[in-house]
Amino acid sequence: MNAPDPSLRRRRKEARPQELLDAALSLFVEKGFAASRAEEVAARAGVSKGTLYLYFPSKEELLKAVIAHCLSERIAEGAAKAADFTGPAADLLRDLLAQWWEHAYDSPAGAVFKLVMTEVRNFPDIAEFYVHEVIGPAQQLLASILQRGIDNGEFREVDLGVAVHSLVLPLIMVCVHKYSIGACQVEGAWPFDGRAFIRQHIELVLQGLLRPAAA
Amino acid sequence: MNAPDPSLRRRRKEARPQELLDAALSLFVEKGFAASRAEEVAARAGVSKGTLYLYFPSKEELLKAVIAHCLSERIAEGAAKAADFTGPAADLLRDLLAQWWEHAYDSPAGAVFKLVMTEVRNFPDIAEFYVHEVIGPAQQLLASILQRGIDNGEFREVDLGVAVHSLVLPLIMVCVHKYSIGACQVEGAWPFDGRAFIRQHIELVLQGLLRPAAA
Amino acid sequence: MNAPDPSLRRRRKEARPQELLDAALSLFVEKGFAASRAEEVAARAGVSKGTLYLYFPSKEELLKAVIAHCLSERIAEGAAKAADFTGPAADLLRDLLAQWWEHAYDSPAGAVFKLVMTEVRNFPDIAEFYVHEVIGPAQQLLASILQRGIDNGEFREVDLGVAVHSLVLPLIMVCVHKYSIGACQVEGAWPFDGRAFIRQHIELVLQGLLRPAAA
Amino acid sequence: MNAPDPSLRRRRKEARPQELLDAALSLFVEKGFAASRAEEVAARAGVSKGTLYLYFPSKEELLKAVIAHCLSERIAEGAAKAADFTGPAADLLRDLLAQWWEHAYDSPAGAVFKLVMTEVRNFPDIAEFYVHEVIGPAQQLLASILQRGIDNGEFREVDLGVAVHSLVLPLIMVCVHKYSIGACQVEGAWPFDGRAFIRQHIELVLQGLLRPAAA
DNA sequence: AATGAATGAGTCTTCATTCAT
DNA sequence: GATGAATGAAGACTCATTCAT
Repeated sequence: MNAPDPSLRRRRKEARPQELLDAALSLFVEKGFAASRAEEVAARAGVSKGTLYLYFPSKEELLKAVIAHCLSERIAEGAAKAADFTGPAADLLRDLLAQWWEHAYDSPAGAVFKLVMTEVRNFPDIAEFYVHEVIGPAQQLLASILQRGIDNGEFREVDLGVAVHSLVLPLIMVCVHKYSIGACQVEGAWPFDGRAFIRQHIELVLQGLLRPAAA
Repeated sequence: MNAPDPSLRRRRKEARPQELLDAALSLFVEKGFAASRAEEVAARAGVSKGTLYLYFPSKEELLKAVIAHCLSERIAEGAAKAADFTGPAADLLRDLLAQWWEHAYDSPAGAVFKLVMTEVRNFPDIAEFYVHEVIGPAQQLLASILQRGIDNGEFREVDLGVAVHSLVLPLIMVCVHKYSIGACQVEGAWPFDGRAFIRQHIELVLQGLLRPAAA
Repeated sequence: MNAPDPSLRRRRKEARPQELLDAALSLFVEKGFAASRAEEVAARAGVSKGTLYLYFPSKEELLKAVIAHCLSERIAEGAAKAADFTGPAADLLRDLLAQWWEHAYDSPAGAVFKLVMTEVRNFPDIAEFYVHEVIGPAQQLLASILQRGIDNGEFREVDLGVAVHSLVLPLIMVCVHKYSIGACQVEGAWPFDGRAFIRQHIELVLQGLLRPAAA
Repeated sequence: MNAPDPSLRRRRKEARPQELLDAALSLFVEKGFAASRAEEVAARAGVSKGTLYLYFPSKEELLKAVIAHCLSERIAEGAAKAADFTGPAADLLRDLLAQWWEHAYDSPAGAVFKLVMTEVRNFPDIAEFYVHEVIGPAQQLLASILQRGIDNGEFREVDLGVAVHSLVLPLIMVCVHKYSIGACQVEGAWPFDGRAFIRQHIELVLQGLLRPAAA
């Protein structure tokens, strides 16, 4: 109603896509994709229904964008950090995983895991993207660190596939948990400290990986 | 269309609720609750849309019944087994968890975890039921076994809450995983052996729990 | 479950159609035809859904039967009484109307008026039947009595059509009223004595019909 | 499809609720509430199914709005007219009733009476509203006029409750009749002039009310 | 660019009617 | 004859998407 400030308008316009992605992520994670209304996503981003469709051609494309956007970014960061590291494999593994997952746990990125978990079966595109762009690179990265540790005698000769899953699945689970039962305020539920769990879990698996002699 | 079988009608009638629950579980887990059509549940159970409503008053009640039915049954079984056991806490923990979760992983019961994970936020009733009837009893059971092990010197003095979560969250995750990304046939994905993971994970955590002196 | 008494069974069987008609009338008048469920009619008559269809081919035919049955009977009775009467037209009119309508008001027959009023527009058959079998004969009867009174100097030379409607519409209204707003228990509503109204109304109209000289 | 008219959109939007109410009234009166399809109401108002739900949250709320809207308006008008009048009670009664009911008979408002008659039993809200907002005020108004006439010697000392019903029930009946049997085109039915009946009925009752001495 | 009124395909749910027992 | 399980057509209501403003 008031005279719009042209620079503010421009600034908001450029921020729109990200605001919509954020709104969509939080809503989709809360209610599930199918149960979320496009209008509510728009409302949460502070725009009208019609505006949403100026930026994304359909609700489904919005979902894909949410996932692709959030995960691609974070995976690239992780890989970069790992590339720079020199030192014991155990330290790299501990630092990399702890930093990456504690950050993920606290940021919206963690929510994406629940979203993927929930929606992959309905959208083959998402499965494809997730496996090739997220799981694949992450597994390659972790496997190569493990291999390095095995080669230099730090780690026992474990099955890489199993070890990678043992490391990562529980970490994903904490994120998923945070946005499902963890988000329900039910009286009598045990308190749960996700960040502590992340550190402990990594330590636990490292214990299992390290050669007994090394202790 | 086929030759009618006397008493078939009666027998089918009694089996209907379970057939519908099975059909609903598999469909809900596949597509999510909101994206599943009532008619498709009915079709999967081999009956018509109307018949579904003869046995469940609404799609939502069907969802609740699916969860309540499946989990209540399995929790009771687990608790019964634990009550009969005498011997080292470590053995009880290993046997109980391995048996229960390997069975859960192979049976439809495991799918319920994905369903709960996905739908709790939309249905407060489910959160309530799940926390009080499933999580609560299970945590009590595991905590009591851990306490027994700590008291008799088998285990280190760990935080019960953290230890229980460290044990269980990854096991839940394997079940959830089986029905989400694990169910997507994507080329190039690493193979994953859920049952092996379950055994390994339990062993891993036990290692972390046992007193070094005991080794 | 107990051994059925064959004679009781026969007796009930013969009474079935009437029991169903009674049940249907009361339910249709209460809820309207469209909002009444066939199963509830059956339940009110103490039989199962299937049995209803042994006696009436469809819900619509049941409606027609309810109306035809109830009104045909009562109209015939009224006409018979009138035929036997000799004496002043005013006395005939007063006695005939008072008796017929007080009885109608107290018996289920009165309810049929509400039913007809409510449903004629949806069922041309009913309109046809009602006009020819009920309205027509009733109007003929009343008109002939009025004419007799005019001819012998008792009544003023009124328009027969208007007079007949002035007599009858309010009487129908009392019956309709009894089963609509009159049946709602609302606090603060004025009490209303239908039978007193019937007598008063007849008297009122007779006053208007009688020649002033006759007073 | 036609050439778009600027501001037509806005104008239509503001007119929508009334257009829908009109369409609903006519359809509900024709077929009954339960037998009327929401889509048909919309079609009659020249909009699509979805648009109906933009303005009214449910079919039932639409029904209530139809009744409340139409009757509230007309009752207020009647009360206002009465308040301004000075002169003999008989004249006020005659003028007020004749004007109000002739207008009601000719306008859609008359149809509301049939609707109320038909649907009150299914919707307690409607009974409540109708008794307190329509019947109550109308009865108060008429009773006060009658009382004035009794006090100043114009009228006989009649029972106010009975007299009010004698006046009004037949007038309601004409309206109801117009939209039930009166609306059926059946050959051989007597013609009926509702407006003539209204005037005559009022005259008839006034005759009964006036003190003989006053004649 | 942004809005939000309008649309109509899609779903849940009801209920008249059938028919095997 | 009587029953009630099963059916599926029909109708209320939702919501992704469009488009005139």
